[in-house]
Amino acid sequence: MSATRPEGYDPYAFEPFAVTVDLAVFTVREGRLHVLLVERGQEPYQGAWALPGGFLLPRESAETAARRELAEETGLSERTAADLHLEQLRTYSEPDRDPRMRVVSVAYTALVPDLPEPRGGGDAAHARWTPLPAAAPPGAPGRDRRPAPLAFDHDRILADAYDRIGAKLEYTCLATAFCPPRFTLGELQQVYETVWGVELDRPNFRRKVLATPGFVEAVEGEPRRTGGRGKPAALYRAGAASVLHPPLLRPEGRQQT
Amino acid sequence: MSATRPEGYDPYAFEPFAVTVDLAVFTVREGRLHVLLVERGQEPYQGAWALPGGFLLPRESAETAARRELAEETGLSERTAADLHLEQLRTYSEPDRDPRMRVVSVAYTALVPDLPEPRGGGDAAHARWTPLPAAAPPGAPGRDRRPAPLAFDHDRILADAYDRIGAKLEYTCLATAFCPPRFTLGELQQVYETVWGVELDRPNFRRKVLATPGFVEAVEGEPRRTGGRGKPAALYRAGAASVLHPPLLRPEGRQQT
DNA sequence: TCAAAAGTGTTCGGGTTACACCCATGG
DNA sequence: CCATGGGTGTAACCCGAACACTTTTGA
Repeated sequence: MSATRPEGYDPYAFEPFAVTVDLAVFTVREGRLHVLLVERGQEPYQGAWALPGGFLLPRESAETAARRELAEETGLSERTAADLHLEQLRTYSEPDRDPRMRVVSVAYTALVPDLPEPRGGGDAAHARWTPLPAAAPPGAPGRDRRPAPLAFDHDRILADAYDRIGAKLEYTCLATAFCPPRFTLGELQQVYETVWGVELDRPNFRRKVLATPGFVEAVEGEPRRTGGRGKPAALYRAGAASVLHPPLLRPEGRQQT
Repeated sequence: MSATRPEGYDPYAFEPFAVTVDLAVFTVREGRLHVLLVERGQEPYQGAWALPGGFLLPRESAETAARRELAEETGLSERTAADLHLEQLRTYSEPDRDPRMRVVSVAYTALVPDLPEPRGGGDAAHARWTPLPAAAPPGAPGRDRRPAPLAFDHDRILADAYDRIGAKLEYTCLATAFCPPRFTLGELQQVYETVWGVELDRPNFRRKVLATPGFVEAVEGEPRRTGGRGKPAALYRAGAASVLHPPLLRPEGRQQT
């Protein structure tokens, strides 16, 4: 804040701003990337789908508000929501992004494992996991579009969030956030392939992941099958590392349609 | 915003939030990284240094406000400020970050070439370029600290901004934003070395930059000397590319003290 | 003639890529 | 016994790190 606007501290001297959080919650299920959407029950955009979110309470930080909303919309306990990976995306402040009043929204991105369908409790009644169109490389010209646009500027927020997570998979260990507590390397590879919309070479992927200290840790116990068939795969859990050195760059050309 | 809080649209139903922008404006001069700071003229934190910034006007987006404040504080014309590289850093919303009222601040990072000292005009009277302590690797335990803490949570914002620009130099072409319109490869290398606090191998740096299409473009004209001595160097200007493929990773160990 | 900075060349090793091949399981 | 997915091995290749060396200028 500036030292040059002393009158700024009368809370009612300016047109008030409302501050909200919006959440782009992603998961991978059935080989598709899904995002959590809620159906709006009122104008404007009544009946349209929107990202979940809500207002900051008077003594709440944006991150706290985001976790609270996430717990409400997904039906998770606040305990569980507190552990989920949440990351601030950016803030959207165009004056007319909400037709009724000035609303500044802090957007967050969350990556969650394949959760059960949002419970009916409260807000979650109108929440659905919605598959994203088959992945195209972020920023590609023919970027696919969902049939019905989302409310407000949420299409923009969703696109930004999608680009961000694709980039983050390259140089962080975030992909494990999409996986259950115990996962196979095949499942981890499917995360990358689903988000990026590419096919990766399994032997190379395997070596790359195992060669990065702290990315995954082997876990004793029963091997498991990723698909219906094939050899059971060893189980791993997420390691302590958060960055990927060197990065796992996504291939450029040749992504699947 | 949520579909579940219909009362949310009465502008006065909630304690109002003030929304501000804060700017971390960096430049490289005399081989040191500098940040633009302003001296606070009033309580709280009277006499302390702070990041420049100010309130959003009623119909202004955060980015517009940031450019306006940047022009005011640096004495640049709004035309020039419109062309500068500005990037949203993140939003700070802790309830008590301002002791007087609820202030949510959208922080921006700007990279500018070595500008003249801020003009005395208006707000810029109390603005100064302040050298950052000799660079240490971001996240290192013994991270250096400036003698006097900044006002509010601006130390935190500055640290976040510093980390961000260091990381951005790795995989974007942003370093040219620190350079004048015509620059030598030696000057560009000094930007990297100053921000990262490391020494780079000149031959390898040169090849890497020239091998990246669109990073820099050769410019006809008089060669120039970077330091006082030595062979005059060819001039370049920033190219059209914005991302660096493959990235220019900073070396890990061996940074200079 | 020396110091300083620009610029060129070359070697070496690690990491990625591409692909061949074997193993374990269910149908 | 075959399809499917897990897992190992290997050779080619690319790129970055390291360093030797030449060129051009000012002092």
